[in-house]
Amino acid sequence: MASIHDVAKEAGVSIATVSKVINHYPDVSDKTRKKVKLAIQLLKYQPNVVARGLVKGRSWTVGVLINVPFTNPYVAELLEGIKIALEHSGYDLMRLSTRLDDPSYSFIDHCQSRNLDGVVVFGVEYNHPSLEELLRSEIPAMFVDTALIGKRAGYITTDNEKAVEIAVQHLYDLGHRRIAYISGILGHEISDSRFSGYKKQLELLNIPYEPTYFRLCDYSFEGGSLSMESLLSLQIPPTGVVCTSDMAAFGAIHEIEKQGIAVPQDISVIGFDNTYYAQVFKPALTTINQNTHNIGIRAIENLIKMIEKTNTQPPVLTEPSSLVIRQSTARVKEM
Amino acid sequence: MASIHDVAKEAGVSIATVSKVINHYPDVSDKTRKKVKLAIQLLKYQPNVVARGLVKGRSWTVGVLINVPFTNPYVAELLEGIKIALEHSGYDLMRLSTRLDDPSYSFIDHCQSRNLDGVVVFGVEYNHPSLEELLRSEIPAMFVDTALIGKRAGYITTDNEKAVEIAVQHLYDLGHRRIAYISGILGHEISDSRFSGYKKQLELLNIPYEPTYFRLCDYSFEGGSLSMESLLSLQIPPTGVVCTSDMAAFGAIHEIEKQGIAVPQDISVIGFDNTYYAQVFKPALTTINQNTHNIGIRAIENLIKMIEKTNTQPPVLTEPSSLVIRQSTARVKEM
DNA sequence: CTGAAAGCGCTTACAG
DNA sequence: CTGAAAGCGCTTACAG
Repeated sequence: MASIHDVAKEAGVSIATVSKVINHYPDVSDKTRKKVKLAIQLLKYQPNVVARGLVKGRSWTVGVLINVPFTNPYVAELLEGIKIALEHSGYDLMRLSTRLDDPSYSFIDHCQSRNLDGVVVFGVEYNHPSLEELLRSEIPAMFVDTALIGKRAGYITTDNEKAVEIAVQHLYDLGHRRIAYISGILGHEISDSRFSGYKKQLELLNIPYEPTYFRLCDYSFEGGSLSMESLLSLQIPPTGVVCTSDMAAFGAIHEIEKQGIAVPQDISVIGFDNTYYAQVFKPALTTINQNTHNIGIRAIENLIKMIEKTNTQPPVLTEPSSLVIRQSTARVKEM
Repeated sequence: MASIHDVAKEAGVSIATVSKVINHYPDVSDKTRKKVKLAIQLLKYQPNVVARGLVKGRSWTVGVLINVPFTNPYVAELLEGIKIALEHSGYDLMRLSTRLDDPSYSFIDHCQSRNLDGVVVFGVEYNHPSLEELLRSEIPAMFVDTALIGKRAGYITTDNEKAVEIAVQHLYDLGHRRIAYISGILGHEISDSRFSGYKKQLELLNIPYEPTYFRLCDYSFEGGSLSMESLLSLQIPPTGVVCTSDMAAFGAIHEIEKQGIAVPQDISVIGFDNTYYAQVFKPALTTINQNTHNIGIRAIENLIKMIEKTNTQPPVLTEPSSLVIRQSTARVKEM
C-alpha cells in the first residue's frame, strides 16, 4: 500500500501538498496539482481512512445496535434500507456487539473507542442502562421503534396507532362488530400505541371496548395460537381479530382451523408486518404493511444530518403504513 | 474521553508505562501497575481502538461483503452465525459496500483504506474482477458458497452434492422412479454440485438420467412455478420433484395444485433451505436443511485463524446438511 | 523497572 | 503557492 509519503516523493512535493490535493484545497497551483494526481494514479494511492479519522476525530462509520436476531424479517428490511441510504454517503456500517447484558461491556465505550460518528438502535428495551448513557452523550443516535429522545438522539417509528385504526375500520366495513385484538407486551412504544389505536377506533365507531377481546402475546406463532385458543373459548367469540404480527396471525389462523372453523368465512384475521410469507400463506394474509425499508433510509438520512450539522435538533419522525387486503378477511357471516 | 496522556498524568507515570499496563506487559512493578489501574478506573479510560490500529497496522475489524439483499433468509442465518462467532472474539463486523459494479469502486482499496483484518464474501459472481484482486492479495478471506481459493483465501459450502443425493434417495425409498430436478442456473459451484448429486444418485439407483426431467430456474417462486408448468405438460410427468430452493418448491406446489393435482398424493416435492416458512406452508415442506448458522460460525473461526496465524493454509470446508421430512412427500401412487 | 523518542498515516495552522 | 512542524492516540524498540 502506497502512503502519502510515497506519493509526495513520486511527485516531488511535500506530504502537506499531497494532502491538499486529496482534499480539494484551492491553494495549489494547477501544475502541482497535476503532478500529484499523476503520482496518485501511478501508485494507485488510496488515503487511509483510519489515519485520517484519527486526526479528524471521526471515523466515517455509523454503528448499528440491533438486539434482535438477523432472522427477524423486520430487521432484514430495516438493514436493507440502511444499506441503501449508506451506499453513496461515504459512511460505512459497523455492527455493534449486543453483549448489552454483560456488565463488563459498555456500549458507549465501544462507540467511543471506535470513534463512531453515530448509531442506529433497534430492539433494545426502553429503560436499558446503556441507553440512558447514550441519551446523555454527545453521540448522534436514531432509535427505531423506540420513543426516546436525548441530547443528540431522535427516533422514528411506524405510525402504529393509525395502522391499527385502519385495520379495525376495515373489519368494521366488512360488518364486524366483535373485533378482538392480540397485542404485543405493553410498556413498549409500539405495543402501547397500537393498543391505543385499537381503543380509539372502537370508540370512534361506537363499539364499547371489551377487555375480554384483548389478549397479550409475544409476537410469535405460538403466542398467536394460544391467544386465539383462549378467544375461541369465550361464550361469544369475536368474528374479527387484529394481530400485532404476521407470525401471531399465522398462529391464530392455525388454531382457528384446528378447531374446524374457517378463515375468513367464519372469522377474519389481520396481521401486522406484511412479511414475505403473508402472501404465500394460505389463506393469503390481510396485513398491515410497514414501510420498514423507508424507516431504515430515513433513520440514516437523519442520523447523517445530525452528524454533519451539529446544531440539528434530534428529529421525531413517523412513517405511514397501509393495509394490504388479501384472503384472510371477509364480510361477517351473521349480521 | 480520557486519553492515555490523562491517565499518565493522573498516575504520575509516562504514557509508555500506561501502555505497558494496558497490554499486560510483565516488566512493570506491582506498585506502578496498581497506580495506573486506579487512574484508568478513575478516568474511565478506554483505549482508542483506531489509534492502536494505526500503529499496529490492524483494525480488529472483519468486513463482510454480501451481494444479496438482507431479506434473503439464507443471508439472515449466515449473519446470525457470523455474529455469534464474533461476539467474544474482540473483532467487530463492518459491512462493505456492494457498489461492485461501479467502476470507480475498488473492493480491495476499500478494505485496505479501512485496514480490515479479513473479509467474508457471499453472493458475488465467481468471476467478478474484484474477486481476482482479492485472491491475489494478502487479505485473509473466506468465501461462502463460492469455491474460490487464493493466496490467503479459502471457502466453505454446504455439501450440496450429498444433499441432493439424499433427497433423491428419499423419493426413491417412497417408490418414485420418475424424479425431476428443478435446478438453479448452472455455472455456480452450488448449482453445479447439486446437479451432480442428482445425476450421481440416479446412476447409483440405476435410473437413467432423463434431460426432460431437468429444469433451470432462478430460485424464485415464479421460477419454480414456471418450471413445474413445463414439467406437467410432459407426456409422462414426474411423480417426484427435487427443487433447488424452498421458494421454487412453493412455486412448484402452487402450480401443481392450480392444475387440480394433489401434493403429496399425486406428486411429491422437496425443497432446499428449510426456511422458516417451510413448516408454516401447507403442505409443510419436506426440504433440505443447510446448517447456515454453522457455516457462518465456521467461516469466522477460520478467518480469524488465518488472520492470527499468518502461516495458516487457506481452508476448504464443507458443512453437512440433512433432510427434514414433512408433508410434501409421500409414497408414490401408481407402482 | 521506567520513560524519551520515533513512528503509524494522515491534517492543519503557520511561516515564508 | 509551498512545506516544516506539531499533533491525533497509541505502541515499541532502546537507553538508562
